[in-house]
Amino acid sequence: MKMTTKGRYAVTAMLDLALQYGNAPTPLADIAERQDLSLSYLEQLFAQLRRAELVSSTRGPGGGYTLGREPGSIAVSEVIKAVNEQLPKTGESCEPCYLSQVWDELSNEIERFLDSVSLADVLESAEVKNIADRQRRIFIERHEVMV
Amino acid sequence: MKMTTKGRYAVTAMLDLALQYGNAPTPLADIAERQDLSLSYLEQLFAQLRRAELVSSTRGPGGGYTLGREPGSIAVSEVIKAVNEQLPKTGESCEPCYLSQVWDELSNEIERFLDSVSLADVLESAEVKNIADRQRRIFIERHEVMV
DNA sequence: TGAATAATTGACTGTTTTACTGGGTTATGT
DNA sequence: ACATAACCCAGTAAAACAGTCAATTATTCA
Repeated sequence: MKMTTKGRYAVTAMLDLALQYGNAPTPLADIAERQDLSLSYLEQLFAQLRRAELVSSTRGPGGGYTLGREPGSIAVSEVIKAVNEQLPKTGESCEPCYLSQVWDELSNEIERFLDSVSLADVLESAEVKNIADRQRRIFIERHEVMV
Repeated sequence: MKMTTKGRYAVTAMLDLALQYGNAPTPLADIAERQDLSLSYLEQLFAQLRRAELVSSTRGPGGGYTLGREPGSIAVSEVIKAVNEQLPKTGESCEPCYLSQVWDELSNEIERFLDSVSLADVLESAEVKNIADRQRRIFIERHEVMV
């Protein structure tokens, strides 16, 4: 799980949409102003979010974007992964050495955490801490079993 | 907490050092070969790790780097923060809007998690996987003999 | 003392990603 | 018809990433 400012932009934009959930579509221009981002950059991000079907769009006056699903069923990890996704690459199958895999395990742990946090959860921020605590407890338990 | 490939390099290099803990200092050239990283890039990373006092160095033949503290008392988050640290910047006091703060809360939660995981923890928790990998390697080797 | 080792420093390069600008085109509601 | 807004490019400046190269300093060992 890569955590970058790009991901932060995407998540905050999606949180903004989540706050409008149930209302009329939100034009990107509104989000751009509220979250202080450039419109064209948002367009790029939302192209990726749309491809991942995390948002749906309607054109024309009164149009804009709405969440593809309810805020409670969209995981933060989905949003981050959607905007970090990149083209096929020059697929060089690097044979990762052992310690890289160890890192991956840790990274996966974070991903699992973000899998379990929805946009709705984040907005009820008290709940975020709750889930995190549970997750940490699980990690520690697993660890203790092995030792 | 920013999760980047740079951080991954730093953590894997530190895990490599952790495996050598108690032995003689490890020259960067060794780590470079084992973890398949460029020596000069490692030098840059270790300059930052040294500034953060996460490693200590001895020069000359037989010299190299050792962990600044025992593996059990170095948090993964410290390593990541050390290499992501950057110069004073053009201190533009951005007034963050509400949803950015909400993201920060989430990010802090991840940081807290990585605060609670030491290098020793990571190596231990990987032990099960290690055994599985060795098992698989033996299996593959047996096969290769037959092919 | 001299040679080899290895950290340390700094300047410099190429590539990729980030974040943004600006132009256009389509679709659609009034 | 017209304004709105998604869509779709192409380009671009700045940063980060990953690495090279060269020179210097400290240390050990022979």
